[in-house]
Amino acid sequence: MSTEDRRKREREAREALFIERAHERIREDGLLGLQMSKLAADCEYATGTLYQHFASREDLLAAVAARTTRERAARFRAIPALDLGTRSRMLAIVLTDIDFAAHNPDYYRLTQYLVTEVVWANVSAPRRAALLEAGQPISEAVHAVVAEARKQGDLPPACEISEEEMGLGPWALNVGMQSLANAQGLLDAYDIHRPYDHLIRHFHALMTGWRWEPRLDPDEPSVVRAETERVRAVLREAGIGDAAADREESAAG
Amino acid sequence: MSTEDRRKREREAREALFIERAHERIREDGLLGLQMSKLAADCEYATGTLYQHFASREDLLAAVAARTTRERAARFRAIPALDLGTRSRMLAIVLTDIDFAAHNPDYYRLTQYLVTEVVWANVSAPRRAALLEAGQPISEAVHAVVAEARKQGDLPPACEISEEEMGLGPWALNVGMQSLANAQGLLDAYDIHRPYDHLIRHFHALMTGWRWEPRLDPDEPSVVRAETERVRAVLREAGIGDAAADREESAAG
DNA sequence: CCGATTTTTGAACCCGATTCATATTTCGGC
DNA sequence: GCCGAAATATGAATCGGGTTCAAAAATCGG
Repeated sequence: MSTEDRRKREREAREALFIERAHERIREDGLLGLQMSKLAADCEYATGTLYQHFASREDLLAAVAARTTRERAARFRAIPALDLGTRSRMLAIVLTDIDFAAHNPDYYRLTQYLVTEVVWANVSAPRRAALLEAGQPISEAVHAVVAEARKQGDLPPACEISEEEMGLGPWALNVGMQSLANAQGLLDAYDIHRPYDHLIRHFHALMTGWRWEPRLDPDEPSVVRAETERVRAVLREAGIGDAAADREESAAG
Repeated sequence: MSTEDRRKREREAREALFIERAHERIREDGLLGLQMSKLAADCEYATGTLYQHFASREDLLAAVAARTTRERAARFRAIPALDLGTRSRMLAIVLTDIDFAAHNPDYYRLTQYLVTEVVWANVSAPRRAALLEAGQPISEAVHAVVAEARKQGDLPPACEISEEEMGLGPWALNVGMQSLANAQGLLDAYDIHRPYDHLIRHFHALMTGWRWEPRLDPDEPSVVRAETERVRAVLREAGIGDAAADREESAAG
């Protein structure tokens, strides 16, 4: 039945419209600037229609986050195949995430808000699943890089730790630093600046601690900086990261 | 003027009562279970009176968080003086935090919710300052341990990184792992269990990466476990951590 | 004890998420 | 093309809880 198909397509298009506009609103006016009735009016639909797509405001937020997570995750897909040593590829993953966060400050705040139990409790099960699934490619990229590092002998062979558990370290370091960096006034109070530079150094310490070859000392700033630049160049070359994102944006706009 | 003194004391006692009851409410019914008018009624005051102490609901939450942060921070005070190597003292800090988080699951969720920009924006400046100040002793403990490690030669000498910046690594690792561990269903989706065991291993990797002596390989589970137990025993002995907290609790109750 | 000042009170207000009775559109059968 | 049934869209009304503020009560200095 073709009619049914069209209906479904239209419904999806409408949902995409809602999500897109909601994201704009959040970008422009912050999370508080997003009001259900206003959003519906913006899209020229009634409030009730919005609720046929999203069980609640939080559900809508989760949908926005899932969409952006998919964009974010897409950036990681090509990293395992990059022409770099395994350790540098791991760094590439961290740098890609830093760049994404820097360009999408609202995304980070949104996910942080979402996983708050108060908010998460009002997200419908399918949306939760969708959000988790959206991040899958990232985990796969990490898994692939760790697995290859083991195969190539860059990492000591299996030591009761799975690929995912190995990736958990940089992941937590990343998330934690983003958290601290985003907490208004927190790091300033401790006279810490440029948190992402420190993230990179601590990342190298972590990798070196796991004996991931070739080792690189976190306390040689010039070496760290050179490696960062080298990997960033490869990322740019591969069309991953800022440049690529900007290009897409202007193409879409 | 003695009357004035009494007034001030009474006012502080009332504020403490509000904060205490609010905390109970949050513990029992979650953040959503806290309603301003209900809380006021619980304490046998009018709603308006509550607002003479707290500018908003968020402000009250910040006050609750500050109070608990003071409790938490107190646990770290004695750590720099513990009879342990500097690296083990650093581990003691991490373990103390893990234990605190395990015993106060609502505290972690609360702070995570608080630093969300939406929420943080509604916290009054004095409360923000108070919350930041409450955490100061933790940073001081870290600073002290790092400084002594340098002095004793357990850590390579100054390498353009301050004590605070050095402590930022484990701090971010901690915060990030707590974040991930608290996100309902997230780690399960990646088949990762016992996140705090991994936190400890990655912590050792991080320290070893910074060449903090005596080095300890993160991939020798039995060594890691033995060290954890050794440090936990010293903490217990010093009355820091779970045992101490439980004792205080039963004494107070 | 009195009027002025401060503090407390809690019902009313406000705002925005959510609902649901009603209106509209779509659809299959004639 | 037309009709009634089913699905869908509408947006005004509802609801809930944070916040306010005019009135009442308590405190104070004289």
